Amino acid sequence: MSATIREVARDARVSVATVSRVLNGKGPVREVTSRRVRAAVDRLRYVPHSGARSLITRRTNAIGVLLPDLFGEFFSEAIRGIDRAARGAGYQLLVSGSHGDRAQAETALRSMRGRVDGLVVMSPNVDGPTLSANLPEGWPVILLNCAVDGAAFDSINIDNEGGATAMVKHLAGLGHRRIAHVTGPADNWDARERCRGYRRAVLAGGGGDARELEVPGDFTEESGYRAARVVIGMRPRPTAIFAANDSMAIGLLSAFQEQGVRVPGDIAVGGFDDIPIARFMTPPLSSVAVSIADLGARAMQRLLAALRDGRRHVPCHETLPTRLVARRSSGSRTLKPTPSTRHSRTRRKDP
Amino acid sequence: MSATIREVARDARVSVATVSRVLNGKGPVREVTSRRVRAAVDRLRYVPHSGARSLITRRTNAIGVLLPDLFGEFFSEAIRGIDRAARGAGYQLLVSGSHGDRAQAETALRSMRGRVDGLVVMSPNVDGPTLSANLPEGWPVILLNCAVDGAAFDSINIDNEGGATAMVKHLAGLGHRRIAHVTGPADNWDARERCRGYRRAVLAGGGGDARELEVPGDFTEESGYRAARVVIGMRPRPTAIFAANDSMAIGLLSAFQEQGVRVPGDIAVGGFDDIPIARFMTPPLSSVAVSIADLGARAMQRLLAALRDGRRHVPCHETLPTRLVARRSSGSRTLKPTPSTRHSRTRRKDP
DNA sequence: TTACAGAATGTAAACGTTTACATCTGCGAA
DNA sequence: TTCGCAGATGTAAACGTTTACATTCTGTAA
Repeated sequence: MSATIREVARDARVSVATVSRVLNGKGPVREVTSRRVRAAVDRLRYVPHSGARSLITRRTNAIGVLLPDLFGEFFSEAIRGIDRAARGAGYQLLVSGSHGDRAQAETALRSMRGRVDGLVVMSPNVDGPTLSANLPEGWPVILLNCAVDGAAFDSINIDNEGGATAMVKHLAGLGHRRIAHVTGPADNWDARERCRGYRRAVLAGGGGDARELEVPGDFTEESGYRAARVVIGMRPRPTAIFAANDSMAIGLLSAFQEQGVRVPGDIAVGGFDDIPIARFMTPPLSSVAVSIADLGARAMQRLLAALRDGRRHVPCHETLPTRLVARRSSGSRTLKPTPSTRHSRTRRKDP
Repeated sequence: MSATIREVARDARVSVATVSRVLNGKGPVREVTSRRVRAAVDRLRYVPHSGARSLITRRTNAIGVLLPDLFGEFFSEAIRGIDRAARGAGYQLLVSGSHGDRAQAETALRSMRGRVDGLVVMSPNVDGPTLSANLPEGWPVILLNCAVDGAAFDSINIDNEGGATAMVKHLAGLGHRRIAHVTGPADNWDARERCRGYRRAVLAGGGGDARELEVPGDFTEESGYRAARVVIGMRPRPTAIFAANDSMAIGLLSAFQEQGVRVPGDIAVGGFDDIPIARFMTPPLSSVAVSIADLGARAMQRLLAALRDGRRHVPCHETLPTRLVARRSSGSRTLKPTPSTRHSRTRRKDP
């Protein structure tokens, strides 16, 4: 079927070693020979067999990417960043998504072993011990937003807690005293961290124990929609809500609109993630911006660096800052931001 | 470093052939031997070297996935569907995203050759001839929403034209005579098909040449926002707009809200894609639903079938239907759909 | 001329699997 | 007992690369 290096060698009247040297650009080869080899390669449409290559070089030039079952912008943005960084370094991506539970993640992890040179793992809903038990200690892994602490692995996290704190303080700064919180799923690391930030900020503001103002959600618009009814029924009614992500905040806005509750007049709303659609809501949604693509790209860079360092690499931990984006839904007094001031991203091809 | 089949064989006091037989489940092996081998495998944490394996079996158990530079729900949904189907069959996914231009797509295609058993290609903004020139004719490929016709390759498309026609007819059925259209990028296949559907429906409804009512967009909310101003300035002003995707429709809603134009009272709005957020807009957005995940899963199933059939496979073409979802933004008289009636998807983990 | 250095090229041994084929067991039938 | 057969296991030859080492060139200095 496909041509081998031997046939190329014969066609170019050289040895296989020379063909290999030309292809890998190492070792001295005369210009004229090199040209002849390249011509043969083109003529025969030769492509090196990656298996054979990795068999002897002990490298696959592939990176495994393990992502959870997340929807929407988050997934694509993360992949985008990772892909960009990987491609630049000549690595390919072996992707495995949708790992709701532990067993699936384990299976995926196992099947990747031996196929990849390193691993990017994002697994916010798998607990730390399980994770580290299944991770091949000793080879390059970087953890994204995982509930693993300790120095065993490289990791990068978003500053969920800090972002949440900032949002709550922003609301408090606008005069709100009773600030409710719609939480994310209990088994999700990001959600827990954001909740912790909320509690800390409320406590710091003298709000006392805020547990009674927490409404459970699961990151869906739907759950935000339902949470709105709960909040409306609270006595005394909160004057502000911080939702653990934008999807739920959008659900809130939808429900409030239906119920005739005015935002931010009757109740102020803040979200988290600053998804692109946030600024196009009515009213535009205040949120906490995090650059997922950058998170992914950064992770891949760190992984590649670890790959280069080999055994001399020392794992380290990094936290990416967030940025508060105040818009009308929180009743911010800032100028109404016009859509044309959108920050970094300009093109969106989303048929 | 990692154990080899030979060490496992030694540890279990059998030959490498027996180990291989146990691992692949082919050939007769006594139960007691099999157990001993499996114990050794576990003890040594043996994982077969995929390169060596694919070297001799001539199969990689990996499928290449080539996706364009698309953002948002679309990308994640497509991958999700593909991943689900692939995993079930024991295949892994070599993903390459973000291919704005032709050169990048070519590079990605080349680097995948030899690493995968088959290819899923979604490339709405690469022209047909270029694509087919770079595709390895003769081995399993399936095209998603590509501008390639002819019988050379398997393909699956969304019924963009039919969906667009349905939306325009829906609007016309509500009494609208001047229906504007915000188009997608000119180089995008989906966008062109949707535009064609718009024109056909307008023509069929006796609307004459509708070119003057077409406003260029690029699938971003931003471009929808800008298009709104153009439409507002038209004389006589259209009473309805069909945006080529939901993102732009959301941009329209945002702009109209700001300008005090009421939807659907002053102007009716329809989108395309039915992204999850559509029903949570104010007013809830009418749209054309397409199941991207199903599209991806279906594509992978077809590819796997082709893989099984081998050389006896005959390429075929398939078009997936769309479904009109009428909500308040078009002024539909249907009951206000409550969020709890969301169709298939229930869970969304989108931190 | 010869000797030699270094550049260019060739040879062949890995790498870790799978699998056709050979061999070695028992065991029942002749 | 001998033979044949089938089931269980072992042996060794591929598969297509890379690369250490050996060999052959080419040009220059003695």
